[in-house]
Amino acid sequence: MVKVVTGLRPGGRSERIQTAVHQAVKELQKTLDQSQITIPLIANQAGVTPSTIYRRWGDISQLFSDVALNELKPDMEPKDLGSFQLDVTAWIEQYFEEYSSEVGQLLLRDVLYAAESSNARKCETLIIQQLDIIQARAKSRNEPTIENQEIIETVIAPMLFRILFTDRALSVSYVQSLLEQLFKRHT
Amino acid sequence: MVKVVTGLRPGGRSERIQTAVHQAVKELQKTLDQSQITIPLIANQAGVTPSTIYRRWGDISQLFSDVALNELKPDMEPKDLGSFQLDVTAWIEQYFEEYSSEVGQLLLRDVLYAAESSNARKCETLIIQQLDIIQARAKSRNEPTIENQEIIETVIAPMLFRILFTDRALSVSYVQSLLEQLFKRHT
DNA sequence: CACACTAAAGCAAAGAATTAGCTTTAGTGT
DNA sequence: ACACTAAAGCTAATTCTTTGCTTTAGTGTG
Repeated sequence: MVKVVTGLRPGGRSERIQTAVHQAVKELQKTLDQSQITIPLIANQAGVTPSTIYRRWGDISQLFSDVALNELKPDMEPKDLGSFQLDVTAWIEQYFEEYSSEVGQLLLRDVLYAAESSNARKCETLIIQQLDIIQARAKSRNEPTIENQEIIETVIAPMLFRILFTDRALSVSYVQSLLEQLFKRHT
Repeated sequence: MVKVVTGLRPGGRSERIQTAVHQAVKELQKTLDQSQITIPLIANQAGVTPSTIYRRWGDISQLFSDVALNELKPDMEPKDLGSFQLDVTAWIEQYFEEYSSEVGQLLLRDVLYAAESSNARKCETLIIQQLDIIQARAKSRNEPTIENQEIIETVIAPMLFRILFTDRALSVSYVQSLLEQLFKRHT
């Protein structure tokens, strides 16, 4: 059975508990391997009864997935550096910093795995939303831009491939070479 | 605790049991949702005691991951169609057929999730091995080729991105447009 | 070929996690 | 203030997981 956590009334008990549970998961992840973390452990750390967690999230991978998605949510808008190219570059590099670590890699896996696969899609949505902000700004500056789709195919997809499927660390220089390819094609 | 299943002596009891267990998982996956499948269920279907599975695979996601990797293993060499471009195209299209289905998507997620992430890497290795065969053939024909890395970045990574992170079905026409980009750049 | 050796499987009991029915509580709307 | 409801708490039954010990299949040696 899978429940998806949506539309909580803010400020209510539900939300408090969701926060406490997410917080507890993050806390435990600092100390323990993911495979050591159990729902009773989380419940205890959050000061909540286990059955609450079972009922709300269904199972632990859905919970991990929700927590991961939350952590991947950008906490701020992409910086405005005055040009489309600079904005895209800065945003990608910052994105790279988040995901290149072991932790980032784990977050991605958690997001992808949930039985309810909608979290993976939300992950794409987040990327597009951020890019759209950059696009809108460029438009207001009357600059030519590159489509989100092309940015994703040329830069993001290869980055994610490397993080998810390979051994090699995602290096800044690799990211820069991908960006170069992207912009080279449009000059 | 995580064990990785390596180097079984072929023909022995271990291998028989591995086969039975893999087979049981595939059987159950036909009928049940992954979330309904438990280790005792698998053990029962395979005619094996549960503790054997716990000891060999550690947990169910490692087992799912191993089964998935096995299913993703190509059963044959890429076809030889007489030219590098044709060979790459045919191979990618066949690869596409395998992964575009719901089942393919699930397999990828399973491979990625295991605590022991080496299965994801093996997945990349499989891709490269297949491409290397195509490369070698092209070399023996004295054709110019395109590096694996570039094929992966231009075609495979975007395909996988679409499968893993989006809603949209992976369509033949999309794959073809990616291939077009790849070859266009080299003429 | 029989013998000991070993790695892996089977068994069973103890321990832990999960489910489900029922009760209680916090927040909402009248 | 009061009833209403969705979600949390509690608890007991069930199911899964772990673990120590025993058995067995396969390997290598004399």
